[in-house]
Amino acid sequence: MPRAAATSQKHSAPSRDAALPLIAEVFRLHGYEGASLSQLTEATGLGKGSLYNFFPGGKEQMAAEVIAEIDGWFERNVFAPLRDSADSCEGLRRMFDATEQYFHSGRRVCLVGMLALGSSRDLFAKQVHGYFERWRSALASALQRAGGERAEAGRAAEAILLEIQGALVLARAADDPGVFTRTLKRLRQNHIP
Amino acid sequence: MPRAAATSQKHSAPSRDAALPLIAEVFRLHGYEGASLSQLTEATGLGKGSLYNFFPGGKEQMAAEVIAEIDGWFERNVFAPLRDSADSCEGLRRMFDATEQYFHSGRRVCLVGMLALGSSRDLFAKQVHGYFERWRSALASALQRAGGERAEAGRAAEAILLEIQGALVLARAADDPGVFTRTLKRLRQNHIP
DNA sequence: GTCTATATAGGGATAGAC
DNA sequence: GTCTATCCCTATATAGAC
Repeated sequence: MPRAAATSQKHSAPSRDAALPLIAEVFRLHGYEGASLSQLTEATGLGKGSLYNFFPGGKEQMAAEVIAEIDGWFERNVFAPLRDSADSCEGLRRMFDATEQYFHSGRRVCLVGMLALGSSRDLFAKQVHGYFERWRSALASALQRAGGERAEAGRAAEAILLEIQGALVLARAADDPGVFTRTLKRLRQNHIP
Repeated sequence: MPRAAATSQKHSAPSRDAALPLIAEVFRLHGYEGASLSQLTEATGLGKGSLYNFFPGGKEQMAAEVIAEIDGWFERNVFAPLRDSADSCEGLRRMFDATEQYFHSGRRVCLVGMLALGSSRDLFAKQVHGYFERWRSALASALQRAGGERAEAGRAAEAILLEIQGALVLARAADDPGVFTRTLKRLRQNHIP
Protein backbone atom coordinates (compact mmCIF):
# COMPACT_ATOMS: atom_id res chain seq x y z
CA MET A 1 0.00 0.00 0.00
CA PRO A 2 1.78 3.11 -1.28
CA ARG A 3 0.59 5.69 1.15
CA ALA A 4 2.42 8.32 3.13
CA ALA A 5 2.23 8.63 6.87
CA ALA A 6 -0.40 10.97 8.20
CA THR A 7 -3.93 10.23 7.08
CA SER A 8 -6.09 13.26 6.54
CA GLN A 9 -8.03 15.00 9.25
CA LYS A 10 -11.40 13.25 8.85
CA HIS A 11 -12.99 16.21 7.08
CA SER A 12 -12.16 17.65 3.67
CA ALA A 13 -11.56 14.83 1.21
CA PRO A 14 -9.84 11.96 2.93
CA SER A 15 -8.14 9.41 0.76
CA ARG A 16 -9.83 6.19 -0.18
CA ASP A 17 -8.48 4.05 2.59
CA ALA A 18 -8.79 6.79 5.15
CA ALA A 19 -12.47 6.78 4.25
CA LEU A 20 -13.02 3.08 4.87
CA PRO A 21 -13.05 3.27 8.67
CA LEU A 22 -15.46 6.19 8.52
CA ILE A 23 -17.72 4.20 6.24
CA ALA A 24 -17.46 1.27 8.61
CA GLU A 25 -18.64 3.41 11.48
CA VAL A 26 -21.71 4.52 9.54
CA PHE A 27 -22.60 0.90 8.89
CA ARG A 28 -22.09 0.06 12.54
CA LEU A 29 -24.33 2.93 13.60
CA HIS A 30 -27.13 2.44 11.10
CA GLY A 31 -26.83 -1.08 9.77
CA TYR A 32 -26.41 -1.96 6.12
CA GLU A 33 -29.87 -1.04 4.90
CA GLY A 34 -30.09 1.83 7.35
CA ALA A 35 -26.93 3.48 6.09
CA SER A 36 -27.72 5.99 3.36
CA LEU A 37 -25.49 7.56 0.78
CA SER A 38 -26.10 10.94 2.36
CA GLN A 39 -24.82 9.68 5.70
CA LEU A 40 -21.85 8.16 3.95
CA THR A 41 -20.99 11.39 2.18
CA GLU A 42 -21.37 13.39 5.35
CA ALA A 43 -19.26 11.05 7.44
CA THR A 44 -16.46 10.86 4.90
CA GLY A 45 -16.58 14.39 3.60
CA LEU A 46 -16.65 12.89 0.10
CA GLY A 47 -19.26 13.68 -2.52
CA LYS A 48 -21.29 10.92 -4.08
CA GLY A 49 -19.17 11.24 -7.18
CA SER A 50 -15.99 10.52 -5.28
CA LEU A 51 -17.57 7.65 -3.41
CA TYR A 52 -18.69 6.02 -6.63
CA ASN A 53 -15.31 6.69 -8.13
CA PHE A 54 -13.70 4.79 -5.28
CA PHE A 55 -16.38 2.15 -5.03
CA PRO A 56 -18.10 1.63 -8.39
CA GLY A 57 -20.15 -1.14 -6.84
CA GLY A 58 -21.84 1.31 -4.49
CA LYS A 59 -22.95 0.41 -0.99
CA GLU A 60 -22.49 -3.27 -1.52
CA GLN A 61 -18.85 -2.85 -2.49
CA MET A 62 -18.26 -0.46 0.38
CA ALA A 63 -19.61 -2.98 2.86
CA ALA A 64 -17.64 -5.80 1.30
CA GLU A 65 -14.41 -3.81 1.55
CA VAL A 66 -15.20 -2.79 5.08
CA ILE A 67 -15.62 -6.44 6.04
CA ALA A 68 -12.36 -7.25 4.29
CA GLU A 69 -10.59 -4.54 6.27
CA ILE A 70 -12.04 -5.76 9.52
CA ASP A 71 -11.05 -9.28 8.60
CA GLY A 72 -7.53 -8.07 7.91
CA TRP A 73 -7.32 -6.34 11.25
CA PHE A 74 -8.38 -9.47 13.06
CA GLU A 75 -6.04 -11.58 11.00
CA ARG A 76 -3.10 -9.47 12.10
CA ASN A 77 -4.11 -8.75 15.68
CA VAL A 78 -6.08 -11.82 16.68
CA PHE A 79 -5.89 -14.82 14.39
CA ALA A 80 -2.17 -14.74 13.71
CA PRO A 81 -1.18 -14.36 17.38
CA LEU A 82 -3.52 -17.22 18.25
CA ARG A 83 -1.93 -19.47 15.66
CA ASP A 84 1.66 -18.38 15.89
CA SER A 85 2.49 -17.40 19.44
CA ALA A 86 5.12 -19.73 20.81
CA ASP A 87 3.34 -19.54 24.14
CA SER A 88 -0.30 -20.28 23.40
CA CYS A 89 -1.41 -18.50 26.57
CA GLU A 90 0.26 -15.41 25.25
CA GLY A 91 -1.83 -15.82 22.09
CA LEU A 92 -5.00 -16.04 24.14
CA ARG A 93 -4.06 -12.96 26.11
CA ARG A 94 -3.44 -11.01 22.94
CA MET A 95 -6.79 -12.12 21.56
CA PHE A 96 -8.67 -10.92 24.61
CA ASP A 97 -6.76 -7.64 24.71
CA ALA A 98 -7.32 -6.94 21.04
CA THR A 99 -10.97 -7.91 21.27
CA GLU A 100 -11.60 -5.66 24.22
CA GLN A 101 -9.85 -2.83 22.46
CA TYR A 102 -11.56 -3.36 19.13
CA PHE A 103 -15.05 -3.35 20.55
CA HIS A 104 -14.30 -0.35 22.71
CA SER A 105 -14.97 -2.33 25.86
CA GLY A 106 -18.46 -3.16 24.70
CA ARG A 107 -19.56 0.22 23.43
CA ARG A 108 -19.00 -0.75 19.81
CA VAL A 109 -21.11 -3.39 18.07
CA CYS A 110 -19.75 -6.14 15.85
CA LEU A 111 -20.53 -5.19 12.29
CA VAL A 112 -19.94 -8.72 11.05
CA GLY A 113 -22.36 -10.12 13.60
CA MET A 114 -24.88 -7.47 12.62
CA LEU A 115 -24.56 -8.41 8.98
CA ALA A 116 -25.06 -12.05 9.90
CA LEU A 117 -28.43 -11.28 11.46
CA GLY A 118 -29.68 -8.62 9.09
CA SER A 119 -31.41 -8.90 5.77
CA SER A 120 -28.14 -8.42 3.96
CA ARG A 121 -26.94 -11.73 5.32
CA ASP A 122 -27.03 -13.50 1.98
CA LEU A 123 -25.06 -10.75 0.27
CA PHE A 124 -22.11 -11.18 2.58
CA ALA A 125 -22.68 -14.73 3.75
CA LYS A 126 -19.34 -16.01 2.55
CA GLN A 127 -17.29 -13.25 4.11
CA VAL A 128 -19.21 -13.46 7.36
CA HIS A 129 -18.82 -17.20 7.48
CA GLY A 130 -15.12 -16.98 6.72
CA TYR A 131 -14.45 -14.40 9.41
CA PHE A 132 -15.99 -16.45 12.19
CA GLU A 133 -14.62 -19.73 10.92
CA ARG A 134 -11.06 -18.43 10.78
CA TRP A 135 -11.43 -16.99 14.26
CA ARG A 136 -12.85 -20.24 15.59
CA SER A 137 -10.17 -22.30 13.95
CA ALA A 138 -7.30 -20.14 15.17
CA LEU A 139 -8.73 -20.12 18.67
CA ALA A 140 -9.18 -23.87 18.67
CA SER A 141 -5.57 -24.29 17.64
CA ALA A 142 -4.38 -22.16 20.54
CA LEU A 143 -6.59 -23.97 23.03
CA GLN A 144 -5.34 -27.30 21.82
CA ARG A 145 -1.72 -26.25 22.14
CA ALA A 146 -2.56 -24.98 25.61
CA GLY A 147 -3.21 -28.56 26.52
CA GLY A 148 -6.76 -29.28 25.48
CA GLU A 149 -7.98 -32.33 23.68
CA ARG A 150 -8.79 -31.69 20.04
CA ALA A 151 -12.58 -32.07 20.05
CA GLU A 152 -12.90 -30.30 23.38
CA ALA A 153 -10.78 -27.39 22.13
CA GLY A 154 -13.07 -27.01 19.13
CA ARG A 155 -16.16 -26.89 21.31
CA ALA A 156 -14.53 -24.42 23.71
CA ALA A 157 -13.52 -22.16 20.83
CA GLU A 158 -17.08 -22.08 19.58
CA ALA A 159 -18.34 -21.31 23.06
CA ILE A 160 -15.92 -18.44 23.57
CA LEU A 161 -16.80 -16.84 20.24
CA LEU A 162 -20.46 -17.09 20.94
CA GLU A 163 -20.07 -15.57 24.37
CA ILE A 164 -18.25 -12.61 22.89
CA GLN A 165 -20.99 -12.07 20.33
CA GLY A 166 -23.74 -12.53 22.86
CA ALA A 167 -22.10 -10.13 25.26
CA LEU A 168 -22.04 -7.49 22.54
CA VAL A 169 -25.73 -7.99 21.84
CA LEU A 170 -26.68 -7.86 25.48
CA ALA A 171 -24.43 -4.92 26.25
CA ARG A 172 -26.20 -3.00 23.54
CA ALA A 173 -29.64 -4.16 24.59
CA ALA A 174 -29.06 -3.27 28.23
CA ASP A 175 -27.09 -0.17 27.26
CA ASP A 176 -24.46 -1.40 29.68
CA PRO A 177 -20.97 -2.05 28.35
CA GLY A 178 -20.23 -3.73 31.66
CA VAL A 179 -21.88 -6.88 30.35
CA PHE A 180 -19.09 -7.13 27.82
CA THR A 181 -16.20 -6.35 30.12
CA ARG A 182 -17.48 -8.76 32.77
CA THR A 183 -17.78 -11.49 30.17
CA LEU A 184 -14.27 -10.99 28.86
CA LYS A 185 -12.91 -11.03 32.39
CA ARG A 186 -14.67 -14.30 33.09
CA LEU A 187 -13.41 -15.82 29.84
CA ARG A 188 -9.85 -14.83 30.68
CA GLN A 189 -10.11 -16.43 34.08
CA ASN A 190 -11.56 -19.62 32.70
CA HIS A 191 -9.15 -20.12 29.82
CA ILE A 192 -5.87 -18.52 30.77
CA PRO A 193 -4.22 -20.44 33.59
CA MET B 1 -59.62 -10.40 23.60
CA PRO B 2 -63.01 -11.05 22.00
CA ARG B 3 -62.04 -13.39 19.25
CA ALA B 4 -63.49 -16.67 18.06
CA ALA B 5 -61.49 -19.84 17.72
CA ALA B 6 -60.00 -20.55 14.32
CA THR B 7 -57.75 -17.84 12.90
CA SER B 8 -57.94 -17.40 9.17
CA GLN B 9 -55.89 -19.34 6.66
CA LYS B 10 -52.91 -17.00 6.22
CA HIS B 11 -54.08 -15.70 2.87
CA SER B 12 -57.14 -13.59 2.11
CA ALA B 13 -57.58 -10.97 4.80
CA PRO B 14 -56.49 -12.33 8.17
CA SER B 15 -57.65 -10.48 11.23
CA ARG B 16 -55.48 -7.96 12.95
CA ASP B 17 -53.90 -10.26 15.48
CA ALA B 18 -53.61 -13.10 13.04
CA ALA B 19 -51.51 -10.70 10.99
CA LEU B 20 -49.07 -9.88 13.77
CA PRO B 21 -47.07 -13.13 13.60
CA LEU B 22 -46.82 -12.79 9.83
CA ILE B 23 -45.55 -9.27 10.23
CA ALA B 24 -43.08 -10.50 12.82
CA GLU B 25 -41.69 -13.01 10.39
CA VAL B 26 -41.12 -10.34 7.77
CA PHE B 27 -39.16 -8.29 10.30
CA ARG B 28 -37.15 -11.33 11.25
CA LEU B 29 -36.34 -12.06 7.64
CA HIS B 30 -35.49 -8.55 6.49
CA GLY B 31 -34.80 -6.51 9.58
CA TYR B 32 -36.66 -3.39 10.58
CA GLU B 33 -35.33 -1.06 7.90
CA GLY B 34 -35.18 -3.86 5.37
CA ALA B 35 -38.85 -4.73 5.75
CA SER B 36 -40.97 -2.85 3.22
CA LEU B 37 -44.67 -2.21 3.16
CA SER B 38 -44.93 -4.25 -0.02
CA GLN B 39 -43.42 -7.24 1.74
CA LEU B 40 -45.75 -6.68 4.65
CA THR B 41 -48.82 -6.54 2.44
CA GLU B 42 -47.74 -9.64 0.55
CA ALA B 43 -47.02 -11.64 3.68
CA THR B 44 -50.26 -10.70 5.39
CA GLY B 45 -52.51 -10.60 2.37
CA LEU B 46 -53.67 -7.18 3.59
CA GLY B 47 -53.62 -4.04 1.48
CA LYS B 48 -51.75 -0.99 2.63
CA GLY B 49 -55.04 0.58 3.53
CA SER B 50 -55.90 -2.21 5.90
CA LEU B 51 -52.47 -2.22 7.43
CA TYR B 52 -52.64 1.48 8.15
CA ASN B 53 -56.14 1.02 9.43
CA PHE B 54 -54.86 -1.53 11.95
CA PHE B 55 -51.61 0.25 12.67
CA PRO B 56 -51.98 3.99 12.14
CA GLY B 57 -48.41 4.44 13.33
CA GLY B 58 -47.10 2.47 10.36
CA LYS B 59 -44.02 0.29 10.51
CA GLU B 60 -42.94 1.65 13.86
CA GLN B 61 -46.22 0.71 15.50
CA MET B 62 -46.19 -2.71 13.85
CA ALA B 63 -42.73 -3.41 15.19
CA ALA B 64 -43.66 -2.16 18.64
CA GLU B 65 -46.71 -4.42 18.75
CA VAL B 66 -44.70 -7.34 17.46
CA ILE B 67 -42.20 -6.88 20.28
CA ALA B 68 -45.06 -6.66 22.75
CA GLU B 69 -46.47 -9.91 21.46
CA ILE B 70 -43.11 -11.64 21.66
CA ASP B 71 -42.69 -10.29 25.16
CA GLY B 72 -46.08 -11.66 26.09
CA TRP B 73 -45.21 -15.08 24.73
CA PHE B 74 -42.02 -15.21 26.75
CA GLU B 75 -43.80 -13.92 29.81
CA ARG B 76 -46.24 -16.82 29.66
CA ASN B 77 -43.91 -19.57 28.47
CA VAL B 78 -40.57 -18.60 29.96
CA PHE B 79 -40.57 -15.87 32.59
CA ALA B 80 -43.57 -17.05 34.55
CA PRO B 81 -42.44 -20.69 34.76
CA LEU B 82 -39.00 -19.51 35.87
CA ARG B 83 -40.47 -17.41 38.64
CA ASP B 84 -43.36 -19.57 39.71
CA SER B 85 -42.45 -23.22 39.30
CA ALA B 86 -42.47 -24.89 42.68
CA ASP B 87 -39.49 -26.91 41.53
CA SER B 88 -37.01 -24.39 40.15
CA CYS B 89 -35.34 -27.05 38.03
CA GLU B 90 -38.65 -27.64 36.38
CA GLY B 91 -38.73 -23.92 35.61
CA LEU B 92 -35.30 -24.09 34.02
CA ARG B 93 -36.30 -27.10 31.97
CA ARG B 94 -39.37 -25.30 30.69
CA MET B 95 -37.26 -22.28 29.79
CA PHE B 96 -34.84 -24.32 27.74
CA ASP B 97 -37.63 -26.25 26.06
CA ALA B 98 -39.57 -23.12 25.18
CA THR B 99 -36.44 -21.35 23.99
CA GLU B 100 -35.42 -24.19 21.73
CA GLN B 101 -38.92 -24.37 20.35
CA TYR B 102 -39.30 -20.63 19.87
CA PHE B 103 -36.08 -20.22 17.94
CA HIS B 104 -36.82 -23.28 15.83
CA SER B 105 -33.72 -25.02 17.10
CA GLY B 106 -31.52 -22.18 15.89
CA ARG B 107 -33.02 -21.60 12.47
CA ARG B 108 -34.95 -18.56 13.60
CA VAL B 109 -33.20 -15.35 14.67
CA CYS B 110 -34.08 -13.31 17.73
CA LEU B 111 -35.93 -10.24 16.52
CA VAL B 112 -35.41 -8.44 19.79
CA GLY B 113 -31.67 -9.04 19.64
CA MET B 114 -31.65 -7.85 16.05
CA LEU B 115 -33.44 -4.67 17.01
CA ALA B 116 -30.92 -4.15 19.79
CA LEU B 117 -28.07 -4.12 17.29
CA GLY B 118 -29.71 -2.33 14.40
CA SER B 119 -30.18 1.33 13.68
CA SER B 120 -33.67 1.19 15.08
CA ARG B 121 -32.25 0.48 18.50
CA ASP B 122 -33.18 3.85 19.95
CA LEU B 123 -36.76 3.56 18.73
CA PHE B 124 -37.37 0.39 20.70
CA ALA B 125 -34.70 0.73 23.36
CA LYS B 126 -37.10 0.59 26.26
CA GLN B 127 -38.95 -2.49 25.07
CA VAL B 128 -35.72 -4.27 24.19
CA HIS B 129 -34.20 -3.44 27.52
CA GLY B 130 -37.31 -4.58 29.37
CA TYR B 131 -37.49 -7.89 27.56
CA PHE B 132 -33.97 -8.92 28.42
CA GLU B 133 -34.08 -7.52 31.93
CA ARG B 134 -37.24 -9.42 32.81
CA TRP B 135 -35.77 -12.58 31.38
CA ARG B 136 -32.54 -12.10 33.30
CA SER B 137 -34.36 -11.34 36.51
CA ALA B 138 -36.71 -14.32 36.26
CA LEU B 139 -33.80 -16.60 35.44
CA ALA B 140 -31.75 -15.28 38.33
CA SER B 141 -34.64 -15.96 40.66
CA ALA B 142 -34.86 -19.58 39.51
CA LEU B 143 -31.12 -20.12 39.80
CA GLN B 144 -31.12 -18.69 43.28
CA ARG B 145 -33.95 -20.93 44.38
CA ALA B 146 -32.06 -23.83 42.84
CA GLY B 147 -29.45 -23.23 45.49
CA GLY B 148 -27.23 -20.49 44.14
CA GLU B 149 -25.92 -17.53 46.04
CA ARG B 150 -27.65 -14.31 45.09
CA ALA B 151 -24.83 -12.46 43.32
CA GLU B 152 -23.61 -15.61 41.64
CA ALA B 153 -27.10 -16.40 40.37
CA GLY B 154 -27.32 -12.95 38.82
CA ARG B 155 -24.04 -13.40 36.99
CA ALA B 156 -25.00 -16.88 35.82
CA ALA B 157 -28.32 -15.61 34.50
CA GLU B 158 -26.56 -12.94 32.50
CA ALA B 159 -24.13 -15.50 31.13
CA ILE B 160 -26.87 -17.88 30.05
CA LEU B 161 -28.82 -15.18 28.26
CA LEU B 162 -25.77 -14.02 26.46
CA GLU B 163 -24.86 -17.50 25.37
CA ILE B 164 -28.30 -17.98 23.90
CA GLN B 165 -28.03 -14.73 21.97
CA GLY B 166 -24.51 -15.44 20.84
CA ALA B 167 -25.47 -18.91 19.72
CA LEU B 168 -28.22 -17.45 17.55
CA VAL B 169 -25.79 -15.01 15.96
CA LEU B 170 -23.18 -17.66 15.30
CA ALA B 171 -25.69 -20.20 14.08
CA ARG B 172 -26.83 -17.70 11.50
CA ALA B 173 -23.30 -16.64 10.60
CA ALA B 174 -22.13 -20.21 10.16
CA ASP B 175 -25.46 -21.22 8.65
CA ASP B 176 -25.40 -24.10 11.09
CA PRO B 177 -28.28 -24.42 13.55
CA GLY B 178 -26.22 -27.04 15.35
CA VAL B 179 -24.33 -24.24 17.07
CA PHE B 180 -27.54 -23.33 18.83
CA THR B 181 -28.67 -26.83 19.76
CA ARG B 182 -25.21 -27.73 21.05
CA THR B 183 -25.16 -24.62 23.18
CA LEU B 184 -28.57 -25.29 24.70
CA LYS B 185 -27.55 -28.85 25.45
CA ARG B 186 -24.44 -27.65 27.22
CA LEU B 187 -26.40 -25.07 29.20
CA ARG B 188 -28.88 -27.71 30.32
CA GLN B 189 -26.11 -29.97 31.50
CA ASN B 190 -24.37 -27.19 33.37
CA HIS B 191 -27.39 -25.74 35.12
CA ILE B 192 -29.91 -28.52 35.59
CA PRO B 193 -28.64 -31.05 38.09
C1' DG C 1 -62.68 -2.08 6.60
C1' DT C 2 -60.72 -2.84 2.38
C1' DC C 3 -58.96 -1.66 -1.74
C1' DT C 4 -56.62 1.47 -5.75
C1' DA C 5 -54.56 5.57 -6.86
C1' DT C 6 -51.74 9.14 -5.58
C1' DA C 7 -48.73 12.44 -2.93
C1' DT C 8 -44.26 13.29 -1.32
C1' DA C 9 -39.85 12.24 -0.03
C1' DG C 10 -35.59 9.95 -0.17
C1' DG C 11 -33.18 6.08 -1.73
C1' DG C 12 -29.12 4.51 -4.95
C1' DA C 13 -26.90 5.49 -8.90
C1' DT C 14 -25.12 8.20 -13.15
C1' DA C 15 -23.65 12.10 -16.33
C1' DG C 16 -21.07 15.65 -17.28
C1' DA C 17 -18.88 20.17 -16.02
C1' DC C 18 -14.74 21.46 -13.96
C1' DG D 1 -10.86 12.98 -9.03
C1' DT D 2 -14.28 15.79 -7.38
C1' DC D 3 -18.31 18.08 -7.41
C1' DT D 4 -23.52 19.30 -8.79
C1' DA D 5 -27.48 18.22 -11.07
C1' DT D 6 -30.38 14.86 -12.37
C1' DC D 7 -32.50 10.22 -13.36
C1' DC D 8 -35.37 6.61 -11.96
C1' DC D 9 -37.15 3.89 -8.62
C1' DT D 10 -39.14 2.44 -4.42
C1' DA D 11 -40.23 3.87 0.12
C1' DT D 12 -43.82 5.38 3.49
C1' DA D 13 -47.93 7.32 4.04
C1' DT D 14 -52.57 9.26 2.73
C1' DA D 15 -57.05 10.07 0.27
C1' DG D 16 -61.01 8.66 -1.31
C1' DA D 17 -63.92 5.25 -3.88
C1' DC D 18 -66.42 1.22 -2.71
